[in-house]
Amino acid sequence: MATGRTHRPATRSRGIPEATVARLPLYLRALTALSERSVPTVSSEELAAAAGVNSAKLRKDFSYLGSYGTRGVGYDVEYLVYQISRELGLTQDWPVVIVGIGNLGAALANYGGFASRGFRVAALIDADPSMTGRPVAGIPVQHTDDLESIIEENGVSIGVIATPAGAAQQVCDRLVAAGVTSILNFAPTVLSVPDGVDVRKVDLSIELQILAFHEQRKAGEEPTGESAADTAPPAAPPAATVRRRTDGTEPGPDGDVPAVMPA
Amino acid sequence: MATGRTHRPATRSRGIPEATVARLPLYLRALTALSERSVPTVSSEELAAAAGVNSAKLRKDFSYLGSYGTRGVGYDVEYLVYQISRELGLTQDWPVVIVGIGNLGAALANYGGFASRGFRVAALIDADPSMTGRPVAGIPVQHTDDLESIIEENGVSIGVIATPAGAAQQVCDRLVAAGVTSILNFAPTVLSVPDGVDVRKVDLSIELQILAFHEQRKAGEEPTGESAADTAPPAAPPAATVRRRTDGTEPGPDGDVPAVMPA
DNA sequence: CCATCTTTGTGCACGCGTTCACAAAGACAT
DNA sequence: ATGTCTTTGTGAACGCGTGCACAAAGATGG
Repeated sequence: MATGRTHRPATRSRGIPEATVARLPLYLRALTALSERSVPTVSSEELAAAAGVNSAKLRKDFSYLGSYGTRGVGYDVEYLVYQISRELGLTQDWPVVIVGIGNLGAALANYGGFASRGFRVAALIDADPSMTGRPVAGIPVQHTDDLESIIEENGVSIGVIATPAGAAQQVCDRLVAAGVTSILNFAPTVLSVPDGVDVRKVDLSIELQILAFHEQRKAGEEPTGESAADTAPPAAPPAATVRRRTDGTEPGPDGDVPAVMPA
Repeated sequence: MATGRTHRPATRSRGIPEATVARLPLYLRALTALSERSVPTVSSEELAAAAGVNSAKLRKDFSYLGSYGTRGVGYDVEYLVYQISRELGLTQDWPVVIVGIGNLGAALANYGGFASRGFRVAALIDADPSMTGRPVAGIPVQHTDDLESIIEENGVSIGVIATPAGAAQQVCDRLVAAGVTSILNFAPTVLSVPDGVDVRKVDLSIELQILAFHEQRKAGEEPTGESAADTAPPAAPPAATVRRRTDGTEPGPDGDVPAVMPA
C-alpha cells in the first residue's frame, strides 16, 4: 500500500535534527520561567539542569540554531527566548480546531497552556447535534457538517482529534481534505495520511503499558522464582497444523475457533 | 546536583530494546482487533501495515520475544496476543491513582481504555476539599491528606499526575515516598525523581509546538521571500557588555530590565 | 596589555535503532 | 518423497543521537 505513512517522516528539517526540535519546547519553557524572574543570562549547565537534559546536548542543540551564546558568560535569556520562539514558529498565530468534544475534548479546550503560546482555539467541533451551540470553555460547539467551511474560513492548518477511535480516521480524512496539514491525535488508532501531513499521537493507554512493562521488571527482578504466575495459564502454542488463508479475504466457512484467551 | 534523572534511563530491560517495548502496545492493539474478527493468523506484512510500521522492524521486534511465528504461515493471533500481554505485564492487575481531578483528571478517570487492559483506577485524589467525596466517573474523590494511606492500602505502584504545574513536583515526591515507582505526568513540568522510578511525560503544549515547527517549514518552503516577518521584530542581540551574575542567587539591586519580548 | 578563568562550540567515538537482503524453515501440491 | 512457494528470523551495513573532552573565545582582574 502507498496510502501514506503514519509517523513523522521528517527526514531532517533544515539541518535541525528531529530530536533537537522535540527538545526546543523544553528549553523554551525553562527560559520563560527564567525570564519571568528577570534572570538576564544562563549558562548551559544551569539551563540544562532546569530542562532535565545533559548540558553538552543542550549546547549542541543550540549550535544548530546558531551561535547565540557568549563564551565565559552564557546565553542571553530574552534573546534566546525569541530565537527559539521564532524557530518553532511561535511568533505567529496558529488557529487550531478540536474535533470531538467529549470529556477529553472539553478538557483540552479548557487547557490554559493552549492559548498561551501562539495557539488559539478557533473552533470546537462535535458530531452530536445536541452539543451544537453549547458553549465549552466559552466557545460554542459547532456541528461536524460545517467542518470544511470552518477550516477554510479560519485558515486552520492544525487539527486536534479527540473523537472515539472509530471516528478518528474519517475525521482525519476530512480535516486533511479541507487543508489541515498537521494533526494531533488523541484517539487510540493508527491514522493514515498522505505525504506532507504530520501526525503526532498522544496515547494514554500506550504510555501506561510501557510503564507496566518496566514496573513488572522491577517487581520480578529481586524476588527469585516465578513471579509471572499471576492470572492466566499460558495459552496453547500454535498447533502443529495451522489453517492457512492466503487468498480468501473472508473467514472460512468451517468453524473458526474464536478465542482461547480471555479478552 | 544528584537528585535524580528525569526521563527513563532504562539501559535495556532484559534484552528487549526500549524502542521495541514502546511498539508492543501498538502491535497488541492491532492483534486484539484481529482477534475480535476471529482472524487466526497474520503475516508480518499485514500486521505491520495495521500497526503502521515496517514489516522488517516488526519481525525484529518479535524476535526479541522469541520465535513465535511459523515460516510460510505467519503468526498465530491469539498466541501472540497472550505473549505480548504477558511481556508487558498486562496479565496482572495494576491499580492506578489519579492525582488532580480537574478537567483533565476527570477526563482521564472517565477514559474507557483505562480499565480495559489490566489497569484499574483505584482512587482519585484532589487537594480541593470541596471535591472530597464527590463522585467522578463513579469513584468518590479523596483528599490529598490521605494520599499515603491510599497508596499503601491499595498497593498502588503507578501514579498519574494531572495537577497544575506548580503542585506536580510536590505530589510526585509524596507519591514516590509512599512507594509509587512509575509516574505518568501530564503537568507541564520537569519532574525530578530518584533512581529506580520511571517517569513518562505527556505534554500537549510540546506536541503542538513540534507540529508548529513543521507547519512553519511547510509554509515557508515554496513561497519566496521573507515568510518570517510576521508578528514581532527581532529582539535586540545581546549587548556587547552583558551583566554577569555568577555568585548572587537573588536578582541584583540595580534595576533589571524585565522583558523585551511580549509574553 | 597580559594572564587567568569561565563557558561555549564542536570534532570524535560509541551505541542504539532501522533497514536491507537473504538463508533457513516449514507448508503445500504433486 | 520431492520440489516449489511463502514467510520468518537474522546477519550486516548504515545513519542518527548522545556524550566526552578539548580547543577557541571572550570576559575579568591586575
